[in-house]
Amino acid sequence: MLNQFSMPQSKVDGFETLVAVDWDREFLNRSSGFMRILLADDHDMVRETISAYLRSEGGAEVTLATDLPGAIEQISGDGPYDLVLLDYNMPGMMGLDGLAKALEANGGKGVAILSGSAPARTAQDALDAGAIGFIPKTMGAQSLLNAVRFMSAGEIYVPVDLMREDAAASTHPLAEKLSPRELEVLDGLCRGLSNKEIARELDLQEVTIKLHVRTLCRKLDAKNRTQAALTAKEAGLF
Amino acid sequence: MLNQFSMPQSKVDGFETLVAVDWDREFLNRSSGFMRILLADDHDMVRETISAYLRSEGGAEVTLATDLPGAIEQISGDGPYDLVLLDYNMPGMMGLDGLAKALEANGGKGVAILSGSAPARTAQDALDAGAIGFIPKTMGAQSLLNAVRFMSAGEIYVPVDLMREDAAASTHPLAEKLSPRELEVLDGLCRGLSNKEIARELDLQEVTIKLHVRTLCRKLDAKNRTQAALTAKEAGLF
DNA sequence: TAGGCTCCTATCCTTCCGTATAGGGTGCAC
DNA sequence: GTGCACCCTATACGGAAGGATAGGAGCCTA
Repeated sequence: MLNQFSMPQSKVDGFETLVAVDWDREFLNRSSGFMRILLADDHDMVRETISAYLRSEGGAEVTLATDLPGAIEQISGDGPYDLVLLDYNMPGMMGLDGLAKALEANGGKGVAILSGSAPARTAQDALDAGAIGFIPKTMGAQSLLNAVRFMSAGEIYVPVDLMREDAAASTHPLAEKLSPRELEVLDGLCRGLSNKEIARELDLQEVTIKLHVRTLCRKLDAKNRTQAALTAKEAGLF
Repeated sequence: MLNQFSMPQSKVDGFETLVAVDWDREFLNRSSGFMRILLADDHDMVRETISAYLRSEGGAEVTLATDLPGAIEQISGDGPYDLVLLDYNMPGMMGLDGLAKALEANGGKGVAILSGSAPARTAQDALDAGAIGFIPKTMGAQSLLNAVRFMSAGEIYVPVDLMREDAAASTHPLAEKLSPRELEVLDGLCRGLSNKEIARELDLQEVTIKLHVRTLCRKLDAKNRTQAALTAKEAGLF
């Protein structure tokens, strides 16, 4: 939380990069050809095109894996990498459990999370779990390259957009309509909790939860709690 | 359904391509530099790296869009494209409604769906709605390039893996445990239907649905229908 | 032929969900 | 102040969900 690097300089594709004006040129070319990166993603298309980009544009040495076990195997075999990029939704990941395993294999450092649906909260959890960065796929390719070089140098990277608390609300048009309390209840719904369990968790009465669930269903245009949870999930709110 | 092209030749990255032995070389280089492609995806990283790949490796002329309205605007402005690639999960898509709009804008042809989580059923629906192809992101980059050239030539492309009915069951370890009937019920759950609605749809009694829901919850390790639906969704079953 | 498996149906019962109605409590804006 | 929005609580009721138990029909295999 305290040692997060964040020096917004330029707006690229909606994401401010961390590269400061004075040292970007030198920094961007410093370790060309020496970066050893492991990229793990189960989507072949994404994995291959991103690695091709990192290789051609960034001169990085990229090793590939299709799932977490494969990534762990690579790390164990080819020694620690400068940077390990793990897709958040990938066989074997099981949330952030996979991050812990990869961290252990790579000597406790240099593992970042790559995520398609960028829930602001997960970024925080990933960093707390020891990740060196969090990269949403909504970030531009050039910004990715900058971030990869940044993280390969041992610095912690997070898009500043995700650090602002209101980011979740501003990025998701759906969330703007919901009150803070409703978002808390919706979180419970997305974990499949019952009204009673949500009430306990938020220290409220069950009836109050029912009320919020009803307004949530109206706002999300859902017929019941299940549809509401699915809608929220698909929108990437959680 | 009848004019789907499928000539499996080589296994590449788990997906058999459609390129036949005799004519692949000629075919792959035929229209280099003339393919006008529109790629629409809300993930900047994915969009930029894929387009870079199609440009450098395929010599294609790639235009980009970040959402469906942007894609429609591009099509309306720059005339019909040889091929329009639409991400299935993208602002404005709303399932396959976006496909219809893009088809209309592009003169009713040359629009394909790009999907991260590849539900076999959606591929069929997309083709029925007039799509010229369905590309899962689990497909390799080279296979994508082949498919893009294939579709640019006006041919319908679908990975043969998705055409086999048992593909869904074989690809998902979760689905192996479930009976056909349970899968039907699970589909209803994932659409937020009530037991009664599922019963009507499958022409069964409501109690029977309850039974299946209970066994589903056990097999999916879920506490209730909502968790079961979320689990199935996350596993990419639907 | 018997046993095992899956699927379907049935009855009974308890709990939870969803909705409606009726309040009281903040805090903010005009 | 008077609204207005949001939040919390309360009571009550019909319906849905979830669980237990029992039984019948079909199919495959030993």
